[in-house]
Amino acid sequence: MEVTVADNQLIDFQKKLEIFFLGKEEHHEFCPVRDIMDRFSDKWSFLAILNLGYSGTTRFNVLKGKIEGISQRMLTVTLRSLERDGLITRKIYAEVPPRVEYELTLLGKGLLRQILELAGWASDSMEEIVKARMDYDSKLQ
Amino acid sequence: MEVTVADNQLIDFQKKLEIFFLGKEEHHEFCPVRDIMDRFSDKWSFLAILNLGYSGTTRFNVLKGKIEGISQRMLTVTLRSLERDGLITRKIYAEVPPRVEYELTLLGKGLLRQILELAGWASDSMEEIVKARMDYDSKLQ
DNA sequence: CCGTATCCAACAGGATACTG
DNA sequence: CAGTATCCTGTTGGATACGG
Repeated sequence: MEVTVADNQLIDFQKKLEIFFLGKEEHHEFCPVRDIMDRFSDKWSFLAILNLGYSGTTRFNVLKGKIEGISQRMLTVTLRSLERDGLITRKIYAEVPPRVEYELTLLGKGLLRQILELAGWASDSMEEIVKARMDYDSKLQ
Repeated sequence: MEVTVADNQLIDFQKKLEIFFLGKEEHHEFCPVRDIMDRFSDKWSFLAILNLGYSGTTRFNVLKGKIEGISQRMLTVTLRSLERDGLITRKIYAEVPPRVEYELTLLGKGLLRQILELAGWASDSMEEIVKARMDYDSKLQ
């Protein structure tokens, strides 16, 4: 028997799950987690945060260059939404041509931390997931 | 000066960020993280995983009852997609009426772990985010 | 340079009805 | 019970053009 670590982890899971699901009962009409998780249900937010974390203070067009495939419109929309949630700051310099710099707040860095964990897991699990997909698809002939 | 913990955390961040962004260069045409993160860009996947984590082996309609607001169609679609990625298993019992049970795989439990972290952060940060939103909205008069 | 405005296509996902 | 099939709507987000 050497499942102790895994067992401990499962117990830890169960505790957190219970905290989460029991807490849900109290403020049952408004689920904070669901609301916040919707932040991820868009295509670009987490990529913007990752890049801001990596590059630090960054200008609009630089960021646009780093996030492959994003349109100007969607970068604006995404950044506004992150700013509204207090995850990033937006500083405008009164120059010509104008310069605007974005930066993660402390709150944003907290989220960055979570995203990095998730990204790490994704990276580690990628191979297994791709294999599972191929297995699944092949069984449908 | 007592920023040591925060500093260490930032260094840790930077390391993980570098691993992530440098790794990206190598297999630059296919970003695993972006692919996996798309798993979250739907409305229901993470809720299904949370509930399966909480309830363990669960039948289709029980799960449907627990995930508030999900339609029969979307639960089917979501579960199929999770099954395809090897995150859950689907067991069919040849009974009348039929019984189908879903359960997290080991891989799925790994993802559950990440989701719980994220959900915990969301729960902890909710208040601050709501406040930031109100501030932002009020400043637009 | 950093946006906004407008238009439009694609797709996620809800409602409903039907089956093994 | 646990789906599938069909239809239909709202939203996301891309392309383009223009403005401060």
